[in-house]
Amino acid sequence: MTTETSSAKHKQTTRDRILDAAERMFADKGLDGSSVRDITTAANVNLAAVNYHFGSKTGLIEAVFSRHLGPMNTARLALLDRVEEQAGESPPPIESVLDAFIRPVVMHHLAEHGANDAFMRLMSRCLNEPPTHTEQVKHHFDALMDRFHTAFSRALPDHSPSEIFWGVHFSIGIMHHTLHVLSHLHHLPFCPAESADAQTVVERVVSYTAAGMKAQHGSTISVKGPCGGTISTP
Amino acid sequence: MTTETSSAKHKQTTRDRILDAAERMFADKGLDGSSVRDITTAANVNLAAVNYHFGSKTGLIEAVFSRHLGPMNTARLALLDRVEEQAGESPPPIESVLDAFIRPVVMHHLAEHGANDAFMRLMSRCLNEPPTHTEQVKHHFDALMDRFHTAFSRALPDHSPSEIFWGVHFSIGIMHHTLHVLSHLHHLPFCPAESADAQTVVERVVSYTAAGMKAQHGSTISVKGPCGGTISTP
DNA sequence: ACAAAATTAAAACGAACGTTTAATTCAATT
DNA sequence: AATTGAATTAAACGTTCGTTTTAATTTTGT
Repeated sequence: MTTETSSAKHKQTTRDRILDAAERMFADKGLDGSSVRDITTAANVNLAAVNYHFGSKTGLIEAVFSRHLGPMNTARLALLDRVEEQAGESPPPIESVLDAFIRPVVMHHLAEHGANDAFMRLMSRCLNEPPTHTEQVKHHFDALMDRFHTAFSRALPDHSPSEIFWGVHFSIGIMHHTLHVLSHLHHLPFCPAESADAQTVVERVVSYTAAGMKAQHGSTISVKGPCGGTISTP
Repeated sequence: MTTETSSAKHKQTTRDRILDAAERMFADKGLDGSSVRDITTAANVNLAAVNYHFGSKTGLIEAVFSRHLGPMNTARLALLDRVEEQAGESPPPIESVLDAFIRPVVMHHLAEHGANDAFMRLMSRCLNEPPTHTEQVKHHFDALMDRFHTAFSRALPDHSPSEIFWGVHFSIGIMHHTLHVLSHLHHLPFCPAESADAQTVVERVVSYTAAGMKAQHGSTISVKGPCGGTISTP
């Protein structure tokens, strides 16, 4: 097996050079926008090397995603484990669940001296790519979402399924968009200089999402039944 | 001028049939993933018609976006006008500003008997597409964001620029992801049956984002990270 | 009605795409 | 040193791409 992470040895194998170049190019130009020729040229590698090492362009895409997604999601589950262990019998506070859900993702963004930036830009694009290339990647999230969904439900026991469902998705939307913003920070209008610190950003996201999820229940929305009528607009 | 909305007359012009087909196909397979041949075939139109009516594929993309973006953003600004008028001298409540920011977008999603669904899926993809095709579209948002940014700042006068910046972006992230969720509702896990009503969804988003933005300021971010925590209230 | 302009149609262009093939080089083991 | 399997190379394959060209057709103005 020649599975060696690119930072372990000084000499990068052809496989790793392809992965690094593809990751960067996918993030910049999209999956369909990056040709195998561009990738192999940027990696200083022969054109046929992609099909030799990964079988096809689709196989390369799979490999690019899996290289980061596995470690990142196990980190999130491990953090959730610790949080639930600390809470004992009672459900952990929603802030801690959200922190376990979000922090490893944002942190991975700035890890490795910013070398993961390309993959994170790719990640925030993952949801919106044509399903052709990304369906094989979705299985990485199945077990993760199972665990976290029950954790969210336990942390907010009075919330309805619909409130949990939307609250979780709102948090996912914030998280993804935050990665996008972090990658384009210096090109965005109204951006204060001090907005990039990772710790602060994570805490902003957690406090924002926690407040949002709590407000989902018991606020001015007075529709009780599942198929309740519409509400008059303010 | 042959600029006629597709629903006005029974006979659709070639131009409109191309726009409709392109919109659907762009949403399904992405910008680069949709070939001019596929689009013209789906529209029952000759291949060369795209270059004749729109100059190039890029011109077609521009036209697809502009057809919806103009009306949608003027609706948002009009709603903000009304809200600020009602508030008189004092700044309007944050809930109303967020409502003006979000409601027209979510509503546009389900308008026209769901015919706008394709464009909305395309919209939620717009941010993540390669800049090649979308940079010409961004100008639609410049004036809009200017107006709303000051509205947000006025509604939350004690918030720092950074808190406003992130709060606004969190709300944008929620809005975009909500469109995505609404388009894939029936394929998502943990989705209760009653989660699709537009009015309820808008109110969920508004109450969630309002609570989140309020919590951005003054709430004790008590985590003392290892990164030396100059946190909150500059 | 008829000429002029606008639109549609069919065919072809060159370029770029993912992939395959066959020959060659490299690294390790006997 | 010889051998063998893996890794790399260069060239070509067939396909599809966006665009252009030329001709036929429809629509429009007078």
